[in-house]
Amino acid sequence: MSRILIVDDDTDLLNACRVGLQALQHQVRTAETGHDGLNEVALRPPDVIVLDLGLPDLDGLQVCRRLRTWSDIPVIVLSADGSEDRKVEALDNGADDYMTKPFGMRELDARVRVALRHRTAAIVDDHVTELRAGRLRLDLLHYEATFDDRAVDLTPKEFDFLAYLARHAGKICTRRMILENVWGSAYAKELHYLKVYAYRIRRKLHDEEGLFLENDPSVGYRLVVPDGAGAH
Amino acid sequence: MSRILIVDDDTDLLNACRVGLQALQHQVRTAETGHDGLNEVALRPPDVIVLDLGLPDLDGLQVCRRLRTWSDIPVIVLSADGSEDRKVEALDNGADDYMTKPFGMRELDARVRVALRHRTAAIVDDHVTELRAGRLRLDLLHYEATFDDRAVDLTPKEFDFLAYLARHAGKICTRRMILENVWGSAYAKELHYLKVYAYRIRRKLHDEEGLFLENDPSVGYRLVVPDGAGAH
DNA sequence: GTTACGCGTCAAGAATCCGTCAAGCCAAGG
DNA sequence: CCTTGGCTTGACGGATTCTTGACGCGTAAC
Repeated sequence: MSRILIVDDDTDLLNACRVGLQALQHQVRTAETGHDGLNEVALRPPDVIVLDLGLPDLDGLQVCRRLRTWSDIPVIVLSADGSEDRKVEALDNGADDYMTKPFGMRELDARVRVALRHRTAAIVDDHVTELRAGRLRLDLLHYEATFDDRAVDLTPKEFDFLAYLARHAGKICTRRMILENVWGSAYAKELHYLKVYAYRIRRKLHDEEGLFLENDPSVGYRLVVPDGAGAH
Repeated sequence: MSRILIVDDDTDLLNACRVGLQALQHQVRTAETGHDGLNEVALRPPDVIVLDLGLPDLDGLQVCRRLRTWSDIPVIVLSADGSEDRKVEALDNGADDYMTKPFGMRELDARVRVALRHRTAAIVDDHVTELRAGRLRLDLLHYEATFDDRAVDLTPKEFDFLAYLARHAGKICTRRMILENVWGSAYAKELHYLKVYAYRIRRKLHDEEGLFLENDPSVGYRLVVPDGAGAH
């Protein structure tokens, strides 16, 4: 038996999935919005997440990407859209599988089992929902940042940028690594973004001389932390 | 880039997949029967296997099951049969994914990437991040260099030049090898660069007489190390 | 002895990269 | 419909890095 979280706003489909999966001896929890889903994952980490792309509040892809910043729990995406673009997009944003509606309960169950199989091979649940790097603290779940215990108001992209650096605090993050992880693999050439966002982040952190967010010419950026005080 | 094995007896589809995946920078090998496929996996283990269910000799499911007795390499199954039973069967027999023909090359690539992600997630950064060659130490991750435990400030090209030599410490690197690897294959004739950069590097290392970075006239350069003390 | 060649040395112009700032654009929300 | 916030672009100066050309020196060939 395994714990499954279904995130879907379509009540009928959600109930059908719940009943179906429960009948197959799974322990099911549900959420109807992206935010609720993320909270639920943080609160009671399931073994597998079944995620509908069409949510009312957040785009399903965003849920996926955000989740991937702090969790490796397998995600099976559901969508009525069977187009190749949509599939590629979802899979590249961290989804582990993609099922086009309508689908059969036994197929869903089979794919859940595949996901579970992968999980056992994976490492322990990290579930780091908070990153610390020197004077910086990032709450990945609520997208809140503090610097020297002072709240800092960051836009989503600024936050993702910082979070990526913080996750590798002290280490150089190449320009491509940052762009592909924060903006997506299609943005690997948009070097200009890095300058602009590094600048804005530095200003918001009052890091006037680039002492904290350091640039390595032609290579990338890195967060400077006092000693080995890295993440986790 | 990753190594992919395609097992399929449909020559047209096989070629299409090969061309498509090669175009996406994968290294592709092929097999046309189940037995050949299994042999190929044993001989040259790929990173991902793409397996058509309709093979002439063995049932695709049997290939899967046999493979799973001794290997965990991800398998993506292809089939013209879109029925739920068939999918469940394949997934429960060890397949990691199931694609119904016809499908797009970009979706296949995306699912290959997912499979690779699962694999690489297990193997955490055990990459070589540090090179040592006698008195020189290069941190490839941080792009930092020390010589006799003294930090040396190198430009990107200088660093790449030195890193290439360090990777083959003690051995002669021909002028063309260096130019093609550090500057790119279009620069194979720019012999002048070598002089300029060797000069600058020597100055920064205080190796004025070229005792460490040694020149071999008309051939190339090499790093001089005490004995066979090579990399790592 | 002279010539040719390859290398080391040096400096200056060209190209690149970064930081900075502002304006345009687009979508969400009132 | 208008406002607002955030993302995307473009422009420019200054600093760094790369490229290119010039010259001298030693060695090996003639």
